[in-house]
Order: sequence, then C-alpha cells, then structure tokens
Amino acid sequence: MKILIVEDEPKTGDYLKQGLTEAGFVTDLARDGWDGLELAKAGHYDLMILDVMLPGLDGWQVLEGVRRAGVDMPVLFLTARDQVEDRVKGLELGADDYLVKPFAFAELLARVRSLVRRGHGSLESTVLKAADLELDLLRRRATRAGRKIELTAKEFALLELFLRRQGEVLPRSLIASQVWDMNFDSDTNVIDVAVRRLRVKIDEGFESRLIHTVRGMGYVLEAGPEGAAP
Amino acid sequence: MKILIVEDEPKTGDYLKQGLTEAGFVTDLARDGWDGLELAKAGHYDLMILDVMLPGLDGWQVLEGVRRAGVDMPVLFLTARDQVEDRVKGLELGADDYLVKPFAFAELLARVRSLVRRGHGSLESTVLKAADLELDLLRRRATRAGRKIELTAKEFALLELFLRRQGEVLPRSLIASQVWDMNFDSDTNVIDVAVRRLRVKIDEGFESRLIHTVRGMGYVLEAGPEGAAP
DNA sequence: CTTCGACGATCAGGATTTTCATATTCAGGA
DNA sequence: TCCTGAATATGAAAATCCTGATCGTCGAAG
Repeated sequence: MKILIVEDEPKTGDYLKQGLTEAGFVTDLARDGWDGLELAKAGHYDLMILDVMLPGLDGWQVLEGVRRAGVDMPVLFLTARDQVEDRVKGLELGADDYLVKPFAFAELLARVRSLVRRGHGSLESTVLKAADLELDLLRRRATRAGRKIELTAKEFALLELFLRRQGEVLPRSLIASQVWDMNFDSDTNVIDVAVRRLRVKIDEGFESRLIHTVRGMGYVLEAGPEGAAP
Repeated sequence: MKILIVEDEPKTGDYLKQGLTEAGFVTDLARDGWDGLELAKAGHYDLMILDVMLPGLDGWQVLEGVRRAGVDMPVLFLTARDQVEDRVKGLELGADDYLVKPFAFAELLARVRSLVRRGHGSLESTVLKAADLELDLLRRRATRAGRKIELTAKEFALLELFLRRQGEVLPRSLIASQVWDMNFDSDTNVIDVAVRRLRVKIDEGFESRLIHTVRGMGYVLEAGPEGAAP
C-alpha cells in the first residue's frame, strides 16, 4: 500500500511519514504542491494525504491538477482549525475525507485504513440521525428539531457512539472503552455524569426523550418508545 | 503467543479477552482463582494476567501456587486503585509488572507485549532519577531532595518522558506526539504552559534547575550544567 | 552598542472534565 | 402493601487543562 504525503512543514511531514511507515505503509513525501502533483501523476498511489496550506500551489489546486490528469485515488485532506467551511469545499472538490489539525495519530490511521480499504468515492455517511436529532460528523455539529446544539469533545464522542449503535443497550464498560479508552471497574461514575450532561443538551426541553436508562444494563438511544403502551 | 487471563468480573474479563484476541494473541479466561491455577499448571502459557481481587483464592495465592508447581512464566498483576502498597507486595512476590485499574487498553497492550518479548524477571527499573529528583513509576510518586511532589496526569507523563530521555533535546513536536498523541502545527502553546507548570513544581525553590530551554529546538532535562564555566 | 524581530515565559480567564455528596427511583422480598 | 438495598440521577465544588494576550529576553543585523 503506497501513500503519498504532501506537506511542507518538515515536522509534520516527518511525523506522518514515520508513523505511517511503522504502521506498514510505503510512503513518499513531497515538500510542496508542485512536487506533490508530479509524484501523484507519476507513481500510482493508493492514497494521497494532502495539506491544504502549501506554499506555491495549495491543496485544492493540487487536487484539481491531479484529477485533470485523470489520476484516480482517494484523497485525505489536512486542514487547520478555523477553516471549517473550507473542509466542506474540499469535499465538494472531490476529497474523500478530511482531518483537522491538530489530530491524534490514531485518528489519522483509522481514516487512512478506512480509505485504503474502501477506495474513494464511498465516504461513509457523515450525518448520523435519530428522530429529529442530527449529528454532522464533518462539521462537528449537532442539531435537534432544527435547533443547534453545542457539544464538547467528550459529549460529541459519546453521542456519536450512541447514534452508531442506535437501539442497542450499551453497557457502561463498552462506553468506557470506546469513549475513554479505559477499562473501568466501576469505581467512578464519570459515565453517568457524562450521560446526564448529554441528556440535558439533547433531551431536555424536547418532545421525546432519546436516551433511556436500562437498569442494571446500561443506556440506549432509541427514537420510538419500545414497549409503547398508551 | 498464549495468554492466560484470570479475572472474575465478567465485563473486565471479556474486555481483556476480546482486546487481546484482536491484537493477535491466543487467550484463555479463568473466572476464579482455582480454575486459573489449574489452567496455569496444565497448559503452558507465555504470560498470565492476574486480577488481585478474586473470590476464593486471591491473586497472590494463585501466584504462589503456580510458582510452587514450578511453572515459570511472566505475570502481570491487575490491582484496584487504593491498593497501592499491595502492588509492591505483588512485585516482591514475583510478579513481573502491574497495572492499576482503570487503565487504558493501549497501556495494557504495551506492557503485555513487553513482557512476552522480554520474558519475566527483567522488569525495567521502576524508579527514574536525575540528580536529586526521583520518579517512582510504581507508586506514581515524585520527590525532589526528599520532598514529595504532587503531579497531575499530564505532568507525570511529561516528566516521565523527560527522564527517560535525559540529556536529549526534545523538540515540541516530539513532546506533543508522546504526551498528547497529537500532531501539532504549532498554533498553540499547550506544551510551553505544561512545561512551565512542571518547572514550578520540580525546579522552583530548589538549588539547581533541571529543565532547560534550548532556543529554537525544544527542552532538555539535564542534571549538570553542560557548558560549565565557573 | 543599539534596535528589531522572533521566540519563549508568564498570567489570568474559561471551558471542560472529574470527584464527591446527596437525593431519588426501582425491583424484589417480607 | 410496605421496606430495603442497590442502582441511578442530580447538583455543585474541585481539579485539570487549554486559550489567548501580553510581556520579556535573546540573538543577529546594522
């Protein structure tokens, strides 16, 4: 699996190259847009990781050039914070995924693997839904009944987990391992507190409640009441 | 590589078994001390993961039985928080490493791999030193000139990194990747702030300073002044 | 020797997350 | 039905961590 990295900042570039190499990928590193474009057209790669901010030719221009040359490969964009709307632009221009700097390497690796495996063009849905609740993974934004809801990092991760496994009862231990990467022996109640914070934000003040407690088991996110008895 | 897990709590047991299996190990799971002892004596394993709190036969008793039977294999203890001093006891009794619950799975995996690779009996030093500063990884405690120093999780991780690579100049990018698992594009100064907090705790009010700034490069922890010119 | 610019230090403010203490709810048995 | 213990909910304080602004300092160029 060959990956082309286009990144001008030496530190970031080396970091990526080293990390991906250790993970078993073959990597080439281009230090600017022009080199990146050349390499992309010459050797054929399974994936390109493309920084948006580049001297000379920026990320989008590189992408455009690559596509014009008829080269077909998945592209993962790296964007700086703030450039939120830019991300969307990147995706519209044919990128397959994006990542906001600073990012955890594990995160990058997960996305790289996913892209390499699936090939491009098949980006997973970036909006998760349940009833009138929506979670836009791309824009990192949540809304319920049209109202925007601000979420912190942990809240976001927790809600994402709930939405991905709608209807399933999630035991605390599972939540702990997914959201905290922790093995809990239940000597803390962080999870309960986190669930409560999330509930306040997405359930309080709305018609129906989405997060339900299953005593002795854990929590579920479910749209309709299961044992509906009027 | 075969691993025996002895853990009574179903959630934790399954969590371990699943995680380690996914990581490519073959695992057996014993739900109590007696079963654990039987299995340990019968099949020969490359590693045993042993919970201290077990119904019937506790972890130490299992370990003792195993050793009496002349079975030789590395043992990783799992202990609950509070039982800090117990850990030491476990190590003295012939355990090869320990882990405090709750723990991150990545942490466990790292230690498991290390033990399987090195075999037992060769536990790395658990106390790191520099001049009159000591960091006890076992007890998660730091002292300088005998005085105890309270450290937070991040501070601890940072100091551990500094001590493990004494004398080396650590660029911010390295620190970021090690302590934060983050790729930074230097649009934040978290590291500077963290270093400062650490400095206040371990350098302020003491004879010599240990953490030095190398302009344009990063930070070093060093006992003696390098260019000593009196 | 002085000035300028980049880099680092420091501080205060906030946001987030965790801990802790205390209520409340629920299921099952008396 | 009423109790009782365990599980969960809740509120608020405490700890930790991050952000952003400002100030100081070092080093090189003039």
